[in-house]
Amino acid sequence: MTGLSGQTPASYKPVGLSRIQEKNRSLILEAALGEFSKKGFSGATVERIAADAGMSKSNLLYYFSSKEAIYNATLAHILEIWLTPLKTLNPLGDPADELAAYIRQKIELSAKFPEASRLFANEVMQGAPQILPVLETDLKRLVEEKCQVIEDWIDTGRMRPVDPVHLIFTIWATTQHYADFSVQIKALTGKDLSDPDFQRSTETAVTSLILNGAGLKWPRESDPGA
Amino acid sequence: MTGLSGQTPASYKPVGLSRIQEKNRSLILEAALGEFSKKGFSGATVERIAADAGMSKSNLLYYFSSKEAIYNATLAHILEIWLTPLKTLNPLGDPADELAAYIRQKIELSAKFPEASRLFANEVMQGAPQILPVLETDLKRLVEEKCQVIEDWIDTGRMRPVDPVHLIFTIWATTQHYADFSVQIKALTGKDLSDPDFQRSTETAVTSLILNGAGLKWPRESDPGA
DNA sequence: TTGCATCTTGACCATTTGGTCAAATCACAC
DNA sequence: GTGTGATTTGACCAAATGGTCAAGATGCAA
Repeated sequence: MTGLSGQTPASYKPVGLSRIQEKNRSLILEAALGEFSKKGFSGATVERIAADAGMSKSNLLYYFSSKEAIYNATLAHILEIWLTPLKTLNPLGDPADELAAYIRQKIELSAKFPEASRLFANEVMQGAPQILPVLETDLKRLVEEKCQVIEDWIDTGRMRPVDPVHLIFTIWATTQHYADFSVQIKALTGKDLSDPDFQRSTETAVTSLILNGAGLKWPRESDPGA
Repeated sequence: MTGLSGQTPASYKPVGLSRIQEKNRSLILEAALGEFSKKGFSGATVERIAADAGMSKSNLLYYFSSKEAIYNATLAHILEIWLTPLKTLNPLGDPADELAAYIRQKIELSAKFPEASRLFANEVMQGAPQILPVLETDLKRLVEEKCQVIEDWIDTGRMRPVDPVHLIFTIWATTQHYADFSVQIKALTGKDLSDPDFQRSTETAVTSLILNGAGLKWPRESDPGA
């Protein structure tokens, strides 16, 4: 397993994908996300993914040249959406607002796409065989940039001195935990993020813990107007 | 895959295990932990585990009747050590000290047994096929008990009102994150918990964030003596 | 040393599974 | 309608893998 790139049938005429290709690739990726997140790379079978996608194994292999190719395409497909929230952390905004918004977005993603979270976790836990290069370049750059933002907030006295990288790891850990360990959470509380009330209470608790932990007032004092 | 129990060769005379059995079972469990945590249940192979343990596949299957039996034994083997720290949370102690000690112990475990953490995470992420019953009974009881402890601390005004279950989840999430995602952490920071300095900074950052988040003074004001 | 139970292994088997291929079917431009 | 390329599939293959078994090696008590 090496590399991480898209995949197209060997021969093609139009610049883009045909209507059928578009639909089938999408069906496959959706089915693959389900299988890979549920069973891991080794545990998932091409046949099962094909069945979930409503086609024969042979046909699936017409669209993706190998199991590894499906896996990589699935990873690439979720990676962007997964890392987007951090990019929106705005240096010019209020630290409390910005961090609260980031936490909220991450919990939102965990609630909406728990399978994506588990797939990502699985990949990293196995040593990130496919996405290590991305982590070491793109993600590293992004994290360094945002650490600098937090550092500036600290230096201007807008929040308590906290190691920015640990703050980011803590936010990742807590928010993703609710998706990755949802089975355990359901076993212990009877609920998980699919319950809107539980999502709300999670958001409240996590945001409150982390923001207060970072020396920020939360919840913000009620808005100015009387 | 069902049940979760020990395993012994079909026939045996002495009450305990023979010296050879003791040694080989131990070698197998150690090798199994390495393989299962690295590749997951499906990705690990009996042959590879046997090789790591320095014996033939046939011999391994003399000690454990099936791959699933090895897996269950490995899980059972790590489960107790993994859940022990929470049990030590003392209702009579000082909240800040108790929580700080708990966090320290959890980080210690993540540093010492990252493979155990990843195996546990893997199991839960796949839906906890083997240990769900344990989570729903033993762990649930334990968590309820400790939530009550925290509740009492809150009711007696010794800490800010925080949903106890979310507090526990946050501690689990953060501390285990450093073991489960160590590859990512290493990619981003160049270090992981195997570095004593990094372990120290992690402990400081996480403890400070969570305790202050819970409205506890941390670090404690320097001890009484001049 | 001897006898027996424990321990160890190589040969073997059945199943699963990723992947190939040639043939059949379909979509659609002309 | 017809022809051509895109799409789809069943038959098939080779490798990997969990597990069985009978035979041999080893440890040990008498």
